[in-house]
Amino acid sequence: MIERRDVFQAIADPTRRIIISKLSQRPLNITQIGEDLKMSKQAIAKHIRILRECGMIVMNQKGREQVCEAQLTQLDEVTDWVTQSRKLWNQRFEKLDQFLASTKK
Amino acid sequence: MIERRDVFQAIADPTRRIIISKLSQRPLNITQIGEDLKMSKQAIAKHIRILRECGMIVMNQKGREQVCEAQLTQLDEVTDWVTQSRKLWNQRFEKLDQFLASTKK
DNA sequence: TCATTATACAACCAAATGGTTGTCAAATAT
DNA sequence: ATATTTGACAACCATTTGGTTGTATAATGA
Repeated sequence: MIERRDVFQAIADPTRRIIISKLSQRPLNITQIGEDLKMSKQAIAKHIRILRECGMIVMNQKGREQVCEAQLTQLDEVTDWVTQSRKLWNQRFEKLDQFLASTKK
Repeated sequence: MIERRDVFQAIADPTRRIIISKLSQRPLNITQIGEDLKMSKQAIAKHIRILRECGMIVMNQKGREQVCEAQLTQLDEVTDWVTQSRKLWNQRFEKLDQFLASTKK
């Protein structure tokens, strides 16, 4: 197995999706992120590291705090892939409809 | 760890994304799906099983063949989450712009 | 009829994942 | 000055993941 560090893998974990949702509203430090997550701060820090490695968050040192800020432009990669797949899939049905319509004539 | 079987996890694996892309164009059996994938047919079958368990593909027995067909409505869940997160994230900057504009006056 | 094809099922494996605890250092608050 | 908070780093762990091979069976083609 190869350690994958891409956007698709980043958003695969539900905890990471919660973290991204929180940070999409305002920057937070690691303690704040972990506040209502039933998990050790170390576990949170690990998720943060993964998200940082994927370029989905950036860090700003502020005294002893690490302030995390979302960087969500990368999510376009996901939207693009999903949109493209759904488009092709829908086209299959459109073509089928056209065929049915033409044979009815 | 809990075995997750959701759309986000389904599309996290690059091989599964290739499979979904192929099937978004036309239904294929397991052998056809594996054709240009450098992997055993058994490995492909495992990915198929995961995608089926997530409800992203449906199977039709046709003699000895298992014809796989994409079922991509579920991908809306991904689009919805991404859109919502990006929306909130963009609003942060809009608010900042407004603030800067108001202080300039 | 007999070889081939399509796939299911099971066992196995190394690596990745998602968590834990413990220790340590630096910044901050009392 | 000292206690507390923040978070880094490392070791450890069980489970999951993504692959492998080997065997068996049913459908199909020659």
